[in-house]
Amino acid sequence: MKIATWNVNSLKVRLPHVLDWLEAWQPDILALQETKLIDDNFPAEEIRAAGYEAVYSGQKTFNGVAILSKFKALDIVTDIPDLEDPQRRIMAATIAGIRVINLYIPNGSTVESDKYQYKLDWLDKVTNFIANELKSHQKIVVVGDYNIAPEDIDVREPEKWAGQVLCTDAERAVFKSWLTLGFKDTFRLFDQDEKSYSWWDYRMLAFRRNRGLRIDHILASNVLAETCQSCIIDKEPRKLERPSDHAPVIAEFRV
DNA sequence: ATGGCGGCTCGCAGCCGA
Repeated sequence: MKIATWNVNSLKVRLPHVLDWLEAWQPDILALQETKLIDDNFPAEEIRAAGYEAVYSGQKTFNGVAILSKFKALDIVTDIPDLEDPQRRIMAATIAGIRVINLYIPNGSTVESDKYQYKLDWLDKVTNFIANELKSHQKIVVVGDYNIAPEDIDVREPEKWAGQVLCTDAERAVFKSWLTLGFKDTFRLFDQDEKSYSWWDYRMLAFRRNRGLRIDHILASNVLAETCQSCIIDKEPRKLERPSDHAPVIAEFRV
């Protein structure tokens, strides 16, 4: 079972990259973030023609999440208790016996901003949701654009990012608390290149200089993590013309 | 070096992202 996540930064623009990537990698499940499409405009037919079912929760201009899969998605959730939020950032579904929780965690702008407080409040509600999902599901993945770099090792210039959004103690504490709930960061189950990142700024030739952050993650519940065979970041799509600023992350499981 | 890039919008400049 191959499970992937990719912030595509506009599915309209990136659809050719996504279709090519599906063809090449044949993941069983691909979670997308920042589709930036209302549901009426979702390219369901093109994706179906590629051999994938799609479920999606979008809005105009911003945010938007979707799950593409070779198997039917059941028990779909796009809104969670105690979080009334017009921003479409959450999609949970059960696919081939695995509970997939796809998240586009808010960026947070700056520590002083209302958006940062929104991020922390949002994370608090989602933490409760995940804790509850653990009661009813054994095999869970929590995937997506976390907008959290868990450790300094996940940041090319940690001294520059110290205390900034994506790297604050409060955000990192949430990430750690999810591990404590009963998850593994599948990327860190394996030997990796020292400077492994999943996002690079479009500016300043950041990708060429490998100035990035690892903020896209695949967490697997402890039971499922036992079956994890690999987790990698595919940098190839970031080299294409008009790329997303994020790279896909792929984990493979013996299930 | 506080810019830079890219996507979006009842666009022509300003927002949001990370």
